[in-house]
Amino acid sequence: MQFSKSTDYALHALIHLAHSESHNNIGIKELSAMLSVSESYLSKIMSKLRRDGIVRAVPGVKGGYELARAAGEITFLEVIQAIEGRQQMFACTNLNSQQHQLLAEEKGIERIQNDAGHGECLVKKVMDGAEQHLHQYLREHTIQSVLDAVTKNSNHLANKK
Amino acid sequence: MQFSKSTDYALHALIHLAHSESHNNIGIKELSAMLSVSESYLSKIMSKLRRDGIVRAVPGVKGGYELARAAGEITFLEVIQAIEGRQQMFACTNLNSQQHQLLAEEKGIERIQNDAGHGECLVKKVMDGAEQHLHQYLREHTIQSVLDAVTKNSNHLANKK
DNA sequence: ATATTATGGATCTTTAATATCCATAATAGA
DNA sequence: TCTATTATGGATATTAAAGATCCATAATAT
Repeated sequence: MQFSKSTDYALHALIHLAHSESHNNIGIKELSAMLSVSESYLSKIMSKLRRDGIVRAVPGVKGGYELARAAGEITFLEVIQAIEGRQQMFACTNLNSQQHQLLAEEKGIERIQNDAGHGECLVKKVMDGAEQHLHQYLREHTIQSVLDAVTKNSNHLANKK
Repeated sequence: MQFSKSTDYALHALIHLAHSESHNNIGIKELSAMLSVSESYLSKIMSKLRRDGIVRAVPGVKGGYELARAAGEITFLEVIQAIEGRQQMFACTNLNSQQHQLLAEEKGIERIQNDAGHGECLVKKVMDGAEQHLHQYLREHTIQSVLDAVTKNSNHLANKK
């Protein structure tokens, strides 16, 4: 239950791109040096971000990467999903919920069935709820909000002096 | 970024124990049959739950498992942490936050440092916040709340008829 | 044309999850 | 006390996913 290193690299790479918005494209060399990760590995990560429309990539001399949208429009959720995929966090192995079926039958009542004709798993329901909460939080934070926090923190420190 | 099957088994096993509270101890045979998982594998999972004080185990004839506390006092968070461990979901590889250091220095200000003398990573700060939200949700859901939901759902269906 | 840069395929390594087996210890009941 | 039963922990094997590298190809600026 951990986010992969790739997600970490992706987020940091995007922050670098966002911060260098004024300049031209940023090549994989500069990015990989900044993050201390190999070019080949990071380029796989950047490809995923590109496929999901988070960055644009230009090959050739003077090529490189840039954000496909404003940093304020790129949420943590999008980035994480681009890298980690979109499978649900919780897959109930007890798919047709035999257990709940039994519990309910003991009470002499049939169980609710979903469209596929399977009984829903109530454990999964809780876990799906947790996932939705997590997603909501991650939708509310963008690459831009990290940049803003850097400035805020720095000013805060400066004021104290 | 997925919960393991073990967590799924653990949650379902606990629901079974909670539901059979009146009876005696439940052996690994009954549990593994109910969940369609091998005895040897499930016993490893039960051992983890025992080490964390979620179930009690008694060896020998008529032995088995029972909840160590009321089902309403066993949260999803505890169960998940017993199985998956307590590492943080997000480990920033950019530990001393060179990137943020650079961003801040450009603004001519020193960065905030934590107790270890490292600059904090603001990406990690967002991710840690996400984790706290998730934990809060998981703390609010217990084994008992799933049992209650079964009854509620069933009644709901019965009323419709 | 040439040098540069991203892409996708193939492949290897490492790590974590899944899974099984066995010897040992604890317990109930005869 | 002896026996059958049940949980535990160690060792180990298997599988799947993450992490990482290499190379041939395509696109681009000069």
